[in-house]
Amino acid sequence: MDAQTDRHRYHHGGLRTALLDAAERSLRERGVAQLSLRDLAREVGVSHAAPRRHFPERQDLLDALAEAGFGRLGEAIRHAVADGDPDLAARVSRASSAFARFATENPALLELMNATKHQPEKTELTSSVEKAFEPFVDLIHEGQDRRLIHSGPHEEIGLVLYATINGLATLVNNGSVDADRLEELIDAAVRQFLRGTAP
Amino acid sequence: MDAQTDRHRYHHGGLRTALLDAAERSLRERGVAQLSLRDLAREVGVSHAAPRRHFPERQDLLDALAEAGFGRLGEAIRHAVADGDPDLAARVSRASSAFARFATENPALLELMNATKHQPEKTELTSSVEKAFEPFVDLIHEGQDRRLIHSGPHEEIGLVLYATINGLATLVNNGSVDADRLEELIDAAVRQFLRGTAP
DNA sequence: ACGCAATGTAGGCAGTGCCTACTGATGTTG
DNA sequence: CAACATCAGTAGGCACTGCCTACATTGCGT
Repeated sequence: MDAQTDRHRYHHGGLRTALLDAAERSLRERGVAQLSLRDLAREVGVSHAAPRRHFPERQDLLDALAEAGFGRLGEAIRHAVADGDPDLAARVSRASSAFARFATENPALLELMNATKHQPEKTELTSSVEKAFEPFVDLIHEGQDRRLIHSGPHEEIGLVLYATINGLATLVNNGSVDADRLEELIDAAVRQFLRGTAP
Repeated sequence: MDAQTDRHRYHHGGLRTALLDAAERSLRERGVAQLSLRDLAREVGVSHAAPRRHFPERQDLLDALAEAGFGRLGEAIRHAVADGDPDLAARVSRASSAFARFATENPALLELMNATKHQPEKTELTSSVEKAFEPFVDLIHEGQDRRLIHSGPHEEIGLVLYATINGLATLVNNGSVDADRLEELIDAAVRQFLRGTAP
């Protein structure tokens, strides 16, 4: 089964990930409304019905994209927290900036990640948003341990910070606020946050 | 031109607003993805091409819905600020709660209002989001005058609060956070905010 | 070696957005 | 007040989409 360089083996081999890659590009370049399964199929070189094997409905693809987005966002934030000045305030600031950067670099993806989900019906395992705001919660928790942040439900405090950055990024992404003001807004938000949560 | 009760006058009379009304209902009940111009036309009783006279593109209808949404949201917040205990903190709290209520009662609309706009090309007048966060900014300004909030760019401070509530509502709307936790989250956010912005 | 599940193909259907050409009403003006 | 320009509706067509069903090919486990 040596891979022919010809792109026409009957079985694509990695169709699912190929679709997700193509979808992510399409999403970034043309927005979610323009994202079409048939389009992706053409781009990847399979028939228009092939994607159905991996994503029975269009929304399933979008869900997978959002899921992956949360993973990448969480990782980006974790990295930002890990590298550099270990001062807590500095790390909170870097985490927030990393979030903001991700958001402005992937506006359509963020929109998808924030989109109202259909009924999760039943299980839906766990909202993968956790992956993204976990680093924030962890940061709060550590801050509390070191008496830099007042005691209280750390998950709640982390959520508020996450929501603030998310909201500011949204305002920039939809054009309500000039992009070059984002940094200063994030900065102000972080300072206010730290002041508001000081012991 | 006495109005026949028969629904078949050639000219509808108020097609634009009838479409907007129907669209708002459809949006609330079935989400933006299911909103179809032809569907609305049927519902209102005109031909499938009639809406085009008022909304050349589907997105134009969505824009109008968002615009109207900002108007209503702003009004709701202003009313919440005006009625009740005139204490500043209480008013900030009521404004935030009103925002949250609007958001959870109109999830699809809020999503639309937060959606990434296409190129505003050139003019686009002014982002009508202002109507919604103006009350927050005003509140901050007044707080500064009365030395209850530290000095600084009041628009920036107002934006941060607006973004925080918006972000929290988004987390609830997309199922990341249980709806019954919203109130306490808003409460915590407002308290932190006031603490963080105290003089 | 064989059978079966997984994965891809081909074609069809209803529905959509956008387009053009046409028609009926409105109201402005000479 | 009649002619007419403009506005607001209708009818039909096109390309495209998502979803469906029936069929073909492949690879894998026994």
